[in-house]
Parts: sequence; C-alpha cells; structure tokens
Amino acid sequence: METHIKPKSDSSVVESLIAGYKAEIRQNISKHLPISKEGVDEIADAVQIRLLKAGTILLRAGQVAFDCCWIIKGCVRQYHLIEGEEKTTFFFTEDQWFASYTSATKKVPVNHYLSCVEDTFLSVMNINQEQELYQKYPAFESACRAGIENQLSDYHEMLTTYMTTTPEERYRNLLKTRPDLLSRVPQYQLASYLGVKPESLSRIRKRIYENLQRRD
Amino acid sequence: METHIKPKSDSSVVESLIAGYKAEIRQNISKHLPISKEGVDEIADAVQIRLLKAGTILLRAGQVAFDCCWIIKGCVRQYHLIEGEEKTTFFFTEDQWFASYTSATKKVPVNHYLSCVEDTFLSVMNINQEQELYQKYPAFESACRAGIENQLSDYHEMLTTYMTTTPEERYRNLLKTRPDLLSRVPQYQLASYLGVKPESLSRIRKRIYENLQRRD
DNA sequence: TTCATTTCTTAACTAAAGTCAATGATCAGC
DNA sequence: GCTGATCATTGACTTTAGTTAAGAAATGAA
Repeated sequence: METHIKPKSDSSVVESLIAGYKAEIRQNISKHLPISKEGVDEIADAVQIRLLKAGTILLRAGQVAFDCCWIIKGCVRQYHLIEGEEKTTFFFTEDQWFASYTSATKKVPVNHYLSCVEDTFLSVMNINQEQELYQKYPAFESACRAGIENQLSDYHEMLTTYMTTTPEERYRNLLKTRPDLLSRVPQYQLASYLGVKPESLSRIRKRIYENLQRRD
Repeated sequence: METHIKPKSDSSVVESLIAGYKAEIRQNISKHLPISKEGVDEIADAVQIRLLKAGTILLRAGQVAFDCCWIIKGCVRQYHLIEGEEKTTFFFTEDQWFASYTSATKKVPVNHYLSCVEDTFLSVMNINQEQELYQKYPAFESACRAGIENQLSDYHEMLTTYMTTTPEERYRNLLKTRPDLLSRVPQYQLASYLGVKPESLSRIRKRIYENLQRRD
C-alpha cells in the first residue's frame, strides 16, 4: 500500500477511494437524470459511502432497516437465525443492491441479519430521505421505480428457479452463474444458501466430480 | 341465476358485474390519487375487465407478457413446464396482482405459464400503456411504485421463507395462511407448489394427522 | 514455521422424498 | 344415479438429505 514516491496511510487511501466513488455517482446521476445541477447535488449529497470491515454486522433481526445499499466492492451475506442455526438466503456482490422498503416505510422490524463477508464499500441512502427526494424530483422516482421493477423481476425469477430445482442443480447453476462465490465464501455458508447441510454439499460435489461423464 | 321478477341472461349478469367493477376502480383512483377528472378518466379507460373461464391459459412460455393483472375474483396458477412436468410456482387469488415488467419493457419472453384455476375476473392494464401514463401523471407513478415496493418485499419474504423451511413446514404454513387453497386447488398442484411429489404430500398429511400431539 | 482453530470430508446410520405400481376415492358428463 | 376419468392414498423399494462422530485439510495468529 506504499508508492515509492510518497508513503500514504491506509486511511488516506480509503479517503481518496471514497472521494472517487462519490464523484462517479454524481456523474452518473447527472448523466442519466434530466435534473438541475442543484437537484443532482441534493441527490448526490444524500448518498453516503461507507467502508465496512469483514465480519461487520450491518443489520440484525428485530431492527428496522432504513438503508438502501448498493455494493461498490465486496460481499454482504443475508442470513436467518433459526433455532440457533444460521441459514444463508442471499449473497450480494458488486453492483447488486438491497433494501427493505416495507421495513423502512412501515417501521416493521426485519427478520434477517446482514453481515460483511469481506471488507466492503457500500453506497448508502436512507429510504425515507429517498422517498422525500421522489416528491421533489419525479425523474429520480422514475429511475428508482425502473430499478425496483428490475429487482422484482429478478426476485420472481430467483424464487421460481429455487422452487423448481434440486440442491445439486442449484450448485451446478452456481458454478455457471456465480463461480466467484466458490472462493469468496466458506462452503458451509454456500450449503445453507443451496438448501442443504455442509455434509450434503460435500457429497454433491463428490457425486459431480466422480461422474464426469455428465458434462454440464 | 334468475330473479322472480325478470329473467336475466348470463351475459347480461356478467356485463353488469363488469360495469360495477369498472365504476369501483374509477372511484378508487379518484379517491386515492390527486389527479384531474380527465386524468382519472384516462387511467380508468386504460383498465380492462376480463372474465376468463376456468382452464383458460392466459400466458404461455415463450410469449412476451404485456399485461399487469389484478385479480378481482378467482384464482390464477403460474407453472413451469420442466421435462414434461408442470411445476406450480404461484397461486394468485383475490386482491393479488402479477406482472412481468422486464418481459414487457425489454420484450423478453417469459418462461412460465398462467392458467385460470377457476372462472376469474381480472382487471388488466397494458404495461407499456401504464408506463406512458407514468409520464403524464406522476401521482399515478408514485402509487404504482409504492405497490411494486410492497410486492418486492413480499417476494423477498416468500423467497427466504421457502429457502428456510421444509415441505412439511410449508404445508403447515399454508394451512394457517391460505387455507382456502386446500379446497380451491387439486392436491397434486399444491404438492409441486410445496416442492414435493403428490405421493409425498399425501405422506406429509398422514404424518401430521397421525401425530396430533404436535398442535400447530 | 508451528500450533490451534476452523472448515471440509468421510463413514455409518436414520429420516424423508422420489419412483413405480396398485388400489380407493372423487368428480364431471351423460 | 351411473360410468369413465382424474386424483389421492398406500406399499415396496431406491435415492438423497439429515445426524452424529471422527479425522483430514486449510487457515490464521504468534
């Protein structure tokens, strides 16, 4: 983390990264939304960049979730604590976002946890503030609405895919669609994400690598 | 279907029901949205009421889904055809709605079927027309955006619930949350909705009704 | 590098779901 | 009400996942 010109402290490296991310966000808003410069400023100012260390728990069951989070870099895991056992239900990685709209707008506590699998840069906006900005800037609401529509379609697809596949098929899909997770995440967390115990995922992997006649 | 005053034909009964539903929709728009009378008219005119007979297939895999449908009365089943087998993934009933936004806006074909389990009254709006109305009436967009946010939260909840429960738990949940489905829908369709074969659902029911010591 | 901890794999056994086949129950159309 | 077709249940057997326990491999901190 040192240049040969001038040593930089970790925190100053982080600061300049954050400044860069903020500038990028402002640019994107300005490029994609037909809004006055003041509007762009107001929306960009509502965005906060946060760096969270691996292991940080950013939300606990029972809390109200006010944040809409976009992952710039890193990995956040969602899990449910059921009879003392962690059941992983999501892995969010680069360019994915998550929010609990009904929790924020209706003040309902969530029933899940969010924890950083790696050091993670997040772009965060408070949902209530977001909804206020909708009133002021209809173009911002339109863009967010389109984003939410996409997320809805994605979740619909994930739900039906999960319902119509076996754990082994889900593992094969994961190998194709998100192979990075295999190295980023411990296997016992992947197991519960696929709906089985760690021992079963071991056996599934063994089955697959022994029967290499099936090549998919 | 006859009064003792004057016999009415089935189709005229249906016509007056449809007129009533239309009036109700117009009222709701007018009551909940701060929009001019002309705006209310334009939005209400974009809504079409349809009566579909039980068994009607309203969408097939491979088609683009243009409609946003609200169920006034009846039941629509979503299923996937996988290796010749129907896998049910949703039952939509009264006051639930469904749409495939990315299919309509990006012209992507869907991979599922929609079929009426019962005679069903639907309130239908074309999604592209809906999106045009968003431009004209921001209050309409706001209301729809809030509805989509709720749907997103619901789907998130459904997905995590499905991922963290066993078929038996799902059946027990169904008994509590949607007991009407038990009588409205054949059991082999419920089975695949719960993620098992019909024979397994039979055994699950047997297990539950034999072990009445557990009372939930 | 070493050691302790965590994670992953394997094995033996149990429980649950899939498969195939036969039998009962239910329902729609006549 | 009868009848054929569809749907639900049961049984025997196979496959897959859960459970418990042990040991191997990988990881991280001193």
